[in-house]
Amino acid sequence: MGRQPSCDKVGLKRGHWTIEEDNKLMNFILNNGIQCWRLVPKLAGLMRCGKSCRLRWINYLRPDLKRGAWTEAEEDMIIQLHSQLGNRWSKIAAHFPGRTDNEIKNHWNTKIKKKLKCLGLDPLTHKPNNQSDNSAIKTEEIREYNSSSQEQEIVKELDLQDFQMQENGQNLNTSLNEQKSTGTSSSSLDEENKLLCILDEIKEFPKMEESLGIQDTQPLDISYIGVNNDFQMEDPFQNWINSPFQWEIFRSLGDNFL
DNA sequence: AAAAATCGCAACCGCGGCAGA
DNA sequence: ATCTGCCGCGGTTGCGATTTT
Repeated sequence: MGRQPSCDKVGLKRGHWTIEEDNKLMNFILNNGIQCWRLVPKLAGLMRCGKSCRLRWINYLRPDLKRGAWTEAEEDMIIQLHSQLGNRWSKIAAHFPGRTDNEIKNHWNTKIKKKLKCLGLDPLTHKPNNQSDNSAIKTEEIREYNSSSQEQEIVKELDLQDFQMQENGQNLNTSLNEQKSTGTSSSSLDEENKLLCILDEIKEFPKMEESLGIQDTQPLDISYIGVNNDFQMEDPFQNWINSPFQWEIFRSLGDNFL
């Protein structure tokens, strides 16, 4: 005999999630963590299968999700990674903290694919299409997507920023650990900017509260975050989960949240 | 202003690898 | 050793929102 079935489909709710369901799932996971998805809906009082709960959490409720428009630099990186990894969206998503594989996949299918086609590139192989395939493409569309010199400058600038952010992320642990061990801070503008990059991410939390209809929560204790220096840019979510002080943030939000 | 077409995204489905019984 | 469920992944679908006619 194997395990119990994870998903008895009889009587289970499907389709879009309500705010009430979101709250139940969020409260349960924040209070209990994730041991076994099969048990989550039962224990959280949801008429959903574990698979559906997992998907909802990963793609929508996770506190570290970064929502918003994609930058040119991000799109370029997706294209580059896709050329190396193919449709392995989870692998690609690993390079984009705060973005989900589903989000990247959707963006690829709805935007980037078309962009590549208009550039005369095959989205599958990333190689130029043959002449006959290109014949259908309007000159105007090609002109639209071929970067002007001005646009190329912008892209270069975004690439540079992206590189600098990555570099900052790598250096951040070192500098923060230095501060921790020496008890001093360089207090340079540069260091402050590095912290602000991370705090910007954390500030996304209120948007989530708003979407859940939660109000009158306390502001995050930024100074508290600043003295806990265990950030690793490679996998912020895992660090977030592993880090007790991050859970402390939610407790500070008060009873309205939990 | 209304209908039709298109877009964007959340959610579902099915498969494969892994691991528990 | 084998069977079967769990989990994660990629493909696909459905539907609300937006744009076009």
